[in-house]
Amino acid sequence: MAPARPKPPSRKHPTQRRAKVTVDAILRATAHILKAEGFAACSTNAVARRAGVSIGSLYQYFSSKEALVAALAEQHAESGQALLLEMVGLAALEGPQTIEAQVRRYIEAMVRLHADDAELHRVLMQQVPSIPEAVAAVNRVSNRSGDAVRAWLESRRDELRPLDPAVATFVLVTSVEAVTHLQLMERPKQLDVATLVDELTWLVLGYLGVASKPARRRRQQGRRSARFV
Amino acid sequence: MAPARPKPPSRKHPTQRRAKVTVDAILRATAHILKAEGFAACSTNAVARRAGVSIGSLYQYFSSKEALVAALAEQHAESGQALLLEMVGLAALEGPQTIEAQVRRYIEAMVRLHADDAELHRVLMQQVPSIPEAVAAVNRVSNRSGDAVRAWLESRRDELRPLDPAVATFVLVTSVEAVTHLQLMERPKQLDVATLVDELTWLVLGYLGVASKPARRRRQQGRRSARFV
DNA sequence: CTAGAATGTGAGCTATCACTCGGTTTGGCT
DNA sequence: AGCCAAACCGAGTGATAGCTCACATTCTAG
Repeated sequence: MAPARPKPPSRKHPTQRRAKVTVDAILRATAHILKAEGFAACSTNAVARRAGVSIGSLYQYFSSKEALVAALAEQHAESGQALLLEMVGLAALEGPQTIEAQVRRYIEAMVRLHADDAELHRVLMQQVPSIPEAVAAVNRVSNRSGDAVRAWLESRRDELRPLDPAVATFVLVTSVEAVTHLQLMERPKQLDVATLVDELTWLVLGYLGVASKPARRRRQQGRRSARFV
Repeated sequence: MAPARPKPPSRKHPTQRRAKVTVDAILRATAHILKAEGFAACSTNAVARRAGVSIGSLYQYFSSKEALVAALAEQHAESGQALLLEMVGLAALEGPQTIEAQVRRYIEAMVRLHADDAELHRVLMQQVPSIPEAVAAVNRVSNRSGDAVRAWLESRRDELRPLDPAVATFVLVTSVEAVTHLQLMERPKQLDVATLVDELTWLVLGYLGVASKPARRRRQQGRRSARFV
């Protein structure tokens, strides 16, 4: 397998249009193989073949397999962050709406985010822990959205039960992320996306001690569910 | 790497005491390397070396690397299940206690369970999806405890908000598992184990629509926290 | 048009992997 | 003591992985 040599320092950055096309093709191929066949089958030779470039070209832009996957992880995290901000925006979290509406909006954004490329997300989450460079990329992004949640909790503090914002952020983000993630992976038949959003809203509002029961939107099938998944 | 040969059918079962010691050493070594260096570094040669046996002996009892990891996963799941049952027991979930006490008990058991061997659990969860034999082992166990939760929800149905037991089971088990898991992995400094149990109890009771605020046990440091972690 | 930089190529090197097989050692029988 | 199966051994096999390097091709600037 991979000899444990000292890592080459880094690689060229593409400047011509041609090179950018190549780099893009390589990243796309990496994503495709990761999703379709998993990390183990994602050899650099296979990636190059699928991308329609030679193995040499791959190593001109990515110094190692780890660097390749890390680059993909970074791209994925970045685009996810962009999507999340686009959908909720800091504005939405600070606007004049009710707490329930804001929570619901945030959860819908999270669900939509995961639906966008669930399979890639899963593979990256599985493999990223063993590639330090990629951990940084993903952490950087998730920390940023965690900060947004904590800020919101603090801004709404007197409408919630007494809580430690840092702790609550951890509990909420982890729960919402995990349930969404697993629902998209396993797709239990009794849990469609609309129900998922309802349940997560319950979960969050209940935890925050917000008395007002959310107006349940379940069983309005077909309207919302069609938009996701 | 591994040639994709057809799998050998199975291997001998140890009968002499000597052989059982060998098998045990191999499984221990596998767990150790998985925890310390991850799946990628966990080669069969490395396992044999660490176990102090020859590679030939390993293949006398495990027909392939997959079978080896699957066996470890099974052992791990089985012992986890045993621990969980020992700590809560079906009796505890059906006893005459308050809902809050039961929820708290269950959560404490979950936390204790994860603390027991969090690192091995993490690695197995990461790698198990690519080893079908091991998925079965883990699923078998987690399904069993999921069934217990659903049964409890049904037995307490009229004391809770209206809910679909299957959906609620999914949401609760996933959340509690994820938060516990992540807390043990990342050990955020502001979240000690006692707080974790408190917060998760809040989360679950809030979701279930149980009005009674739990008597908070936070800031009774040193008493409970010393027992875990 | 031409030089040189940027980009692309792929056969092949080496380390490592999962796994086999012919042989030696061990331990429970009688 | 002597036998035989169970247990153990580890150099070796075939395959594949990550990655390099000498060379070919394309682009761009003067």
